[in-house]
Amino acid sequence: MAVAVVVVIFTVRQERLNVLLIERAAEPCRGEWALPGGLLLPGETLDAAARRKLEDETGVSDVFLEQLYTFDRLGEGRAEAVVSYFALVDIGRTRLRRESEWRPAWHPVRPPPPTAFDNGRVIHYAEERLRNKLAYTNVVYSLLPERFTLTQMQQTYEAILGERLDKRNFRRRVVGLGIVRPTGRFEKQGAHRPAMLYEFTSREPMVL
Amino acid sequence: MAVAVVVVIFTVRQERLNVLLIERAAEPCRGEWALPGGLLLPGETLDAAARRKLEDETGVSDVFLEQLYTFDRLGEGRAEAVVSYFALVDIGRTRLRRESEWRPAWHPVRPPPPTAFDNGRVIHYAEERLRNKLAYTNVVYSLLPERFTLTQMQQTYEAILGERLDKRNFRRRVVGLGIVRPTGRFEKQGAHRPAMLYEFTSREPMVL
DNA sequence: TCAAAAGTGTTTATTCTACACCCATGC
DNA sequence: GCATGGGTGTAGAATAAACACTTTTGA
Repeated sequence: MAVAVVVVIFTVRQERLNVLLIERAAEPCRGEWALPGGLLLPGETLDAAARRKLEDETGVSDVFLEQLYTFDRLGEGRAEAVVSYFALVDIGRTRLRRESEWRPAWHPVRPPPPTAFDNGRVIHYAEERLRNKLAYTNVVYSLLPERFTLTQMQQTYEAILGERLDKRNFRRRVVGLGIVRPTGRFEKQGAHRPAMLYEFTSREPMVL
Repeated sequence: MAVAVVVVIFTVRQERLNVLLIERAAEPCRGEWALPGGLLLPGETLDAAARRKLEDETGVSDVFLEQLYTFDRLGEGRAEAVVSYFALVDIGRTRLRRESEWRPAWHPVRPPPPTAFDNGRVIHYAEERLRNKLAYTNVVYSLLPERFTLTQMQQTYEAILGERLDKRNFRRRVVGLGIVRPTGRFEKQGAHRPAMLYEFTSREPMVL
């Protein structure tokens, strides 16, 4: 009996919120999809275990990562408690592991992908928390590059919330609340005219 | 290495929010105050362990009890993970254990009482969560009798928030949001005229 | 007759929501 | 010249906040 962590790793891909799942190579539930996770190493803290798992699977660190909820009886059997975390990664920076018997892949969260154990519950809980956090925190900082246009940012919000937002209201809020500020620099956007680049006032997790 | 739970048990007493602490009879930190808690029994779920601890200390069950956060390195040593819960109990229904080497007692949370381990952090976190929940849930149902006056309810809110509220705005909100409804029954209040009794629309934890 | 608590509405300020057009650029 | 995406302001609705007096009762 011991403690395990699982990590719900989200990214935005093709205008959709996606979650990272791994095809299980071992019994039980071989061949089914499940969240990355595992037992703590001796002496390791919970946060460290979650960060380790995150980095193992995606190669990234220094992103938003937060504890979510602790489950028991999560089907795994080996652990008496499973501490869940959720993380947000910029897909541009991730390099998924690709080994023969270890298949991580991104799955859109809507509709919910079939998963082993009770992982659907964990993912749903993480989604809920993420959506709530959008309103009053800067969480999306780890889904965007250092400098970005407000349109990019808005598209990220829309992907996560699954609904369209009004451009002007969005800009007012996000600038007005001090989540981001204009850098004063412009940059050509594709085939179009230059657009203002913004940055987060803080690139650490913060609550407003 | 195993899993432990601790429970932050709140009540309102003398117009103040209080927390239940136990004077430690054993090393480490003998004689200091700490939150009630302990290891899981074999096969026990986390929720069940928290309920057991709650009932052991206060004699009550069927009250609001919710998981809070999972800590590691909480000083106890024996556990690699400590899952914290918080609960709200009506002081009128509690019967604290009173044994020679086991001293539970209520302590006002403001100013924060000195505690062993990192229990101050846990308590502070629980307070924060409780205060947030007041705004959009019916959590206080387990701090009040079945029928109560709105003044009683308001005093409970004020004790928890540590600030005075406007009577009319309070009543509008709490009735308007459907947290409580009038029962149609009146009752004499002390030396004063009869007052309407209210009840919660639900006595289960609910989010509005 | 005084103290203590219950009850009751309105006004103002603030916040949120909905909504439409112009401009610069690359093709 | 046209399609694409960036940029901007305002009016109406809804919500939240401030505020004071009357009533009943028991002492």
